[in-house]
Amino acid sequence: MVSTMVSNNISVDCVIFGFDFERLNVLLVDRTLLDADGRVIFTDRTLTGNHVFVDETLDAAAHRIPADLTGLDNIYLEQFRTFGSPDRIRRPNDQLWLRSCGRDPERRVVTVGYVALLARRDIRLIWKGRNVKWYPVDEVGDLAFDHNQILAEALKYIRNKLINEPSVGFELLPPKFTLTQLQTVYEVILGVRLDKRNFRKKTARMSYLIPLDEKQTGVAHKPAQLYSFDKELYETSRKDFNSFFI
Amino acid sequence: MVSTMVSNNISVDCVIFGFDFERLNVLLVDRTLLDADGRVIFTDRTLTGNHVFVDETLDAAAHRIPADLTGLDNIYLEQFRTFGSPDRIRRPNDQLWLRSCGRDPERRVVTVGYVALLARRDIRLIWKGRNVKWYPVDEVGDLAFDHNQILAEALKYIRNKLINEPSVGFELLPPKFTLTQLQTVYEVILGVRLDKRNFRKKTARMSYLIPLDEKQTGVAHKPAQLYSFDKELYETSRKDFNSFFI
DNA sequence: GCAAAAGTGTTCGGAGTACACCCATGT
DNA sequence: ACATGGGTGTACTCCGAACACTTTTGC
Repeated sequence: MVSTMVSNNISVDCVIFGFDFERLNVLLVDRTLLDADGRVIFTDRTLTGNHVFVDETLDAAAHRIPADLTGLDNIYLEQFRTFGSPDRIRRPNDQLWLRSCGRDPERRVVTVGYVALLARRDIRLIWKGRNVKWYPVDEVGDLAFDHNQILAEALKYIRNKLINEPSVGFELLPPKFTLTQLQTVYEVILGVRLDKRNFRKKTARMSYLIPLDEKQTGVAHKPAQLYSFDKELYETSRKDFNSFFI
Repeated sequence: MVSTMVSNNISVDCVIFGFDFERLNVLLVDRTLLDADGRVIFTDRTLTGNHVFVDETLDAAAHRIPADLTGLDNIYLEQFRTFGSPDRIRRPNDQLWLRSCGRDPERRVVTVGYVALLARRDIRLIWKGRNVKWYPVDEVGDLAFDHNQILAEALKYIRNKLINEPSVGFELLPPKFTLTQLQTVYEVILGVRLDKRNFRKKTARMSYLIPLDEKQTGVAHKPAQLYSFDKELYETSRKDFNSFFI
C-alpha cells in the first residue's frame, strides 16, 4: 500500500542524453493540451520525469525513467542539481496544463535533476504510449516549466564531467568503438575541434583503452582499429591522482 | 500569510565551512533530547538547517542560514546535492527526536544540501539561542540523521571546486592575506603538502592576485607581503579556458 | 583510380617537480 | 643572538599545441 503513495511536491526529472556519432541529443516527451472540443490549445515538449514513491530513494525514482524507456538496467545516471523555484510552474501554459491534470497550480514542486547517458545502438523507446523522441540539444525549442534551464545545467554538468572524468565518454559509445568516434564525443559535447594526432597521443596514454583484434567492416575507406574500455583498469589507474589548480 | 507556510517534507541543510589558518572547521548545532524529568536521553550535533517557505526559492531558504548566524549577507553559498533516502530519518535517536518535536517520524524529508564558506575573522555567531560551534571537520563524531554523509559529500564537493575554481579559496581568507595563508588553504582542504617555491610560481601567474603596498605587522619574523583578490579580473581572465581531459 | 577516413612524428614553449639557502623582524 | 617564517632560482621532464602526408579500403 505504502509503496504506491507518492510525494506530491517532489519529482525527479531526467535529462537523457544520447549520441549518434554526429550530435548530442536529448530525449523529450510531447505535451499537447486539448480543449473540450479536441482542439489544440498548445503543444510543446518536456523532459522525461517521474514522481517519487514515499518509501523510495530519489536515485531509484530517477532510475525508473531510463529503465522504463529502454528496458535496460545498467544505465549511467547521476544527480546533478535540484530545482525548486516557486516560479518554475508559473508560466500560463504550465498553469493550464496543471489544472487540466487536476494538479494544484499553486503548489510548488521541487524537482531533482538527473543526467542519464545512453549509447544509442539498437534501443527501442517505449514509454507508456506517450510520444518520446530524440532532439539535438541545440534544437529543442521552448520546453515546459523550467526544463530549458534544467537542460542547460545538465549540459554544463556533463561537459565538466567529461573533462575531469573521462569514463563518462564511453557511456555514449557502443562497447567497441574507434578512436575517431571517441574524439567525436569530445568534439560534440565540448563544442570544439581537436587535433587528431594530439588526441591520439593522449589516448595512447590511457592504459584502460584496450585495442581489440578487430577492425571496422563495411566502410568505404581504411577500416579503423576497434577499442574497448576497461572500467576496472580505469578505476585502479586513477587512484593516485593529483591534478591541482590553476 | 502564505509566506509563513512551510513545505513540510522539504528542507535545506547548510554545511558552513570556516578556516582558522590551521584547520578546516564546520559549524554544528547541539541537539540534546531530554526526558520528562529533564534527564539527557542523548546528545549529539546536527548541521545547520532550515525549513523552506512555500513561496521561497531553495537558494533563499539556504541563504537565511548563514545570514541569521552572522548578520552578513554576501556569503559564498552553493547547492551541491540533494539527499532523500527514506532511511535518513530511521535511526532510533532520530526517531525519538522527531516524535519529541511533534513531527511525523514516518515521513521522509528531502533535504537540499548547500555549502557555505565563511572567513572566520571577527564573526559573532548568534542563532536563536541554540548552541552553535565550530568543529574541525575530522572531529565531528556521530551527527544526526545522515549529516555525516552530507558533510562528507560537501567536503568532496569543495575539494573538487577548489581545484578547478580557485576563487573559492579566497572566500575562506580575509580581504588581505599572505601567500602562505593561501597555500595553507590548499594544504588543509586538499590534505596535501605543497612546495613553497612551486606554489609561488603558480600564484605569480594568477593575474588576479593583487600585491598590496602593505606588509604583515606584529609578527616575530620577516613580515609577509599582503595580497588581495580581484574578483572581476579573475572572471575576465578565465573567459577562454581550455583545460581538457586526461 | 578515386573518394574517404585511418594512421603517423617533430618541434616548441609552458608547466609541474624536486630541491636549499639567505633575509627581515620581534624578543 | 636567535628563533621564526618570508622569500628566491635552476635543471629536468612531461604535456599541450601546431602542423601534412601516406595507407587502406569500397566502389
